[in-house]
Amino acid sequence: MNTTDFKSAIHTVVKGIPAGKVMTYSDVAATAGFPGASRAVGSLMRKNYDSSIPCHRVVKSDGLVGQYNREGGSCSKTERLQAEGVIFKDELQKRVDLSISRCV
DNA sequence: GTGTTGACTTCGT
DNA sequence: GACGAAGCCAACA
Repeated sequence: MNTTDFKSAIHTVVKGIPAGKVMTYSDVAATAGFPGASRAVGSLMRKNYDSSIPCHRVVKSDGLVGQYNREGGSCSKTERLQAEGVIFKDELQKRVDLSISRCV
């Protein structure tokens, strides 16, 4: 397998997520052509996240924002999503309403 | 080249 | 509904 192809695919999918929308790790992996590689997506983001890649728009399948290895951590990630218009269903604003804010 | 780890997912108990 | 184990793929030691 060509690792560059995997990274490029993931990058392309994540960059394709519009503001106010989110995608799950599973969705990103599947859309990139690697269904089940949800962990690989997270690992790739963690080590090789790019400024052009809105990794904060990638959340877990439950809607939880998950982790964020950038400034502010998951807190900043959540706030940024709200600023973009993402709807949060949880009172603590830790869970995204996938039925509304999920990228289609 | 092999083994372990990691921002996860999903099934089974 | 909650907990545990297995599996996906790539990067690092």
